[in-house]
Amino acid sequence: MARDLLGKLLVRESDGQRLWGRLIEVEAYLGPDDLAAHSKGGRRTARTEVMFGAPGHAYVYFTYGMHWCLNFVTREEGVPQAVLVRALEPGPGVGRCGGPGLVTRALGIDGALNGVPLRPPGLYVVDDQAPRGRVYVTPRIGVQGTGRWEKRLLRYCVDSPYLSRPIPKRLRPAAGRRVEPR
DNA sequence: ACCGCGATGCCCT
DNA sequence: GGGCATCGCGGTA
Repeated sequence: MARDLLGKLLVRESDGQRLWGRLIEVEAYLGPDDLAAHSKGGRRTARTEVMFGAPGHAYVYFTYGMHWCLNFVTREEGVPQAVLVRALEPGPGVGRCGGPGLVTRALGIDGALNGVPLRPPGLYVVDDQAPRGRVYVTPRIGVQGTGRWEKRLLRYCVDSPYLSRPIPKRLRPAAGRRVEPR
């Protein structure tokens, strides 16, 4: 799911204005097994509740006292997995989107959108069939620890100047980690 | 390239 | 009370 989202457009409509950006960097969180996921161990709390619900909904959480982060709930009811939106190539008039907190700020996304269905109007994804190019996979950003889950390659991105962090140099050449053309 | 720090508030033990 | 799926800035190499 994370891989397939790359290259698609994330659209936010509010107050008669339409803001959008192209998805270029996302991460998969595979709870309940994933020790880095909020839903690790099947933790079902007020915060994680949305992830246990139907797919195609927004999971929006607040972190570090000032940032909202947007996720897409990806799995059937009862399976708390999601894809975190980490960076967009901004559309016209859209501010910097190089990081999950910047994405939500630029598109006007906050906790009021937690649990909303990802469909027009409001917040949705469209596929404009644009070529996507090479996909790189790396460990997830900001995930602490050295265990199996912390090291897993669950961050998916395309090479772009708008990433939250550049692709590691050793991955840049064509000889880099295997990637999948569309 | 890395490392530290402050801002700032919720989440969970 | 400690940690956090962050960001921007400044410091040391």
